[in-house]
Amino acid sequence: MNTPSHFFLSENNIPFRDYLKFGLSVDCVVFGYNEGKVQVLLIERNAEPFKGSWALPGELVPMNANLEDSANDVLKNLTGLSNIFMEQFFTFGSVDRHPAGRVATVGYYSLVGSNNYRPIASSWAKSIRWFDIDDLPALAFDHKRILQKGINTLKRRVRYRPVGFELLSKKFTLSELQDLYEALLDSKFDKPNFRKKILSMDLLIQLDELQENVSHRPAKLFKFDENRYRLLREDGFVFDI
Amino acid sequence: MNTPSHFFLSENNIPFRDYLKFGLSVDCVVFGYNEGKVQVLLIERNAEPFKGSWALPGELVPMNANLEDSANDVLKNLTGLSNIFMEQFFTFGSVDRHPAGRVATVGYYSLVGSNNYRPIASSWAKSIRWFDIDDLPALAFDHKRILQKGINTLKRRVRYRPVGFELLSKKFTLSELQDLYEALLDSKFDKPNFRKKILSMDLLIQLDELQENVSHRPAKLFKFDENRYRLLREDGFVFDI
DNA sequence: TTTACTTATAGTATTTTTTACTTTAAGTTT
DNA sequence: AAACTTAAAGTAAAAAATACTATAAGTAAA
Repeated sequence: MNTPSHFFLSENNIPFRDYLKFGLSVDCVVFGYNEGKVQVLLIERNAEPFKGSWALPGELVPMNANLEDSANDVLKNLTGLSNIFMEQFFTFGSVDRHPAGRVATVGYYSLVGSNNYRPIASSWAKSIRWFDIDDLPALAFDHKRILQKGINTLKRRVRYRPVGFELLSKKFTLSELQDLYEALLDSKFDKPNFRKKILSMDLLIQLDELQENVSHRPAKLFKFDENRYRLLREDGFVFDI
Repeated sequence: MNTPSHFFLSENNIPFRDYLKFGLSVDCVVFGYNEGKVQVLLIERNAEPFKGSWALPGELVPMNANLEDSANDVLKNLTGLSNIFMEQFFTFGSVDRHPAGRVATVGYYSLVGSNNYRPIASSWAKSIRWFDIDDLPALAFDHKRILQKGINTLKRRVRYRPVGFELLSKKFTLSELQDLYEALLDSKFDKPNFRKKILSMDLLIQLDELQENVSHRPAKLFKFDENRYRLLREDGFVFDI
C-alpha cells in the first residue's frame, strides 16, 4: 500500500503501515433455551491452534467484510439461518490473547430458540452442540472470559430490553415466558402477578390458539408485538421487568 | 512472521498472515459537566487526514499495547490525569470508515468533571475544547456516529449504574446531583422526592461541610460511598434511578 | 361418569412505593 | 428588620407491587 507521510498519526514517528498488522475476528455467543435451561452453542475445533478444544464459533474477519456481516456469516454456517437477533457486546484485544499474532476479537451474542434450530457441523468444526451455561467445558483461547462476559451482558440486558422473547418460539405461553425469565434472572416470580405485569405492558398479542399435547389445562398462546414495541419506544417507554 | 500452515483457520484456504492487515484504534468520548450542560472533549486535528477538522481524541493502538492502556494513554495526554472512569462501549469496523486502510476502532467513554480538568493541547492536536453535546461541530471520519453512540450509551447506562457521580466533583450537593441527572435524562424531578429517593439508597456519605460562596442558604455536601456500593452490589442490589 | 389432580386464569385485599404538594428552616441581600 | 432564596422535612393521595384466594378448564384414574 502507498503510505504517504501525512498519514503519520501519532507523536512518535512510526509510519502508518506499521500499525496495520492486526488480525480482527468475531466470536459469537449463541444462546438457546431448552427445558428450563439457558444454553450456549459451542464447537469442537477442527484446526490448530487448540484443535480438539471446545470454543466459541467465530472467524477471522475478511479484509473486505463488515463486522456484522462476518458475525452473521458465522451464525448462518452454524444454524443455516439468517435474520437472527444479534448484538455486539465487547471487544477483547489483549496483546497475548492469540498464540499466532495480534488478533483482537469482537464479541457478539445472538438468541435462538434451541428447539427450533439444529446446529450443523461444518468443515471447520469437528462437532457442535448445546451446553447449559452452568455446565461448561474448558474453552480455547480466552473464550471462557468472552463467554462469561456474554452471559453477564445477557443477564443485565434482559431486564431492560425484551430480548427474552427471542429465545422462545414465535408462539409461547405466559408460563414458558415466566420460566425463561426465572432462568435468566435466577429468581422466582408469583404467577398471577407475573401475568398481570407482562400483560399490562400491552406488548403481547393473544392468539386464538391453545397449547397442545399437555396433560392438563392448555394455556393460551401469545406472540410478541414488535410493531407495538417500536411505537411505545418512540414515546419513551422503557421495557423493565 | 513465521506462519505455519496449521494456522489456516477458515474454510477457504487463505493463509493466516493475509488476515493480519487491520489497523486498530481507540477513540475516546470524554464527558464533562458544567453549568447544567453535559459536554464532550473534542480536538482539532493537526495531521492528515481531516487536518483542521474536529474529531474525537484517539490513537492507533501500538502492536504491543492493550486496548485499555491505549485508551488511558489518550486520556492522560489530554487531561494529564489517570485513574479516570472509563468504559468500552462499541467497536466500529466498517470496511470504508478510514480513508487510508482497514482500521477498526474501539469506542471508550470516560467521565470527568469539566471544571476540574483543563485539557492540554498536545502536538497532535491544534486545539482542544469542550462542546455541549447539543451543539456539536462536524466531525472527522465516522466520529459523529461514534459520538452519538457514546451519548446514547451514557444516557442508557446512567439509569442503571451510579456513573453520574463521576461527572461531579468529589463533594457535591443534592441539588447539583439532581441538575446533572435532569440534564442526562432530560427530564425534571420533584426536589423533595429526588432527595428522598437518593438518600434512601444509602449510597451517599453526608460530610460535615456546607456549600460556600452562595448567596442563599448553603446546602450540605455529600460524597459517594464506593465501598457501600460494592457491598450492596454483592447482595444483588441494582442501582436504578 | 365421577373424582382427583394439575395448571391456567381471574380477582381481591394488603403493603409498599411513587408522586404531588405544603411547611418550615437557614442562610443572604437590601 | 424585612424580603428573598434555596435547603430540607413532612404529609396525604395515588399508583404499583406483592401476597394471597378462588375459580376455571383441561387430563387421568377410579
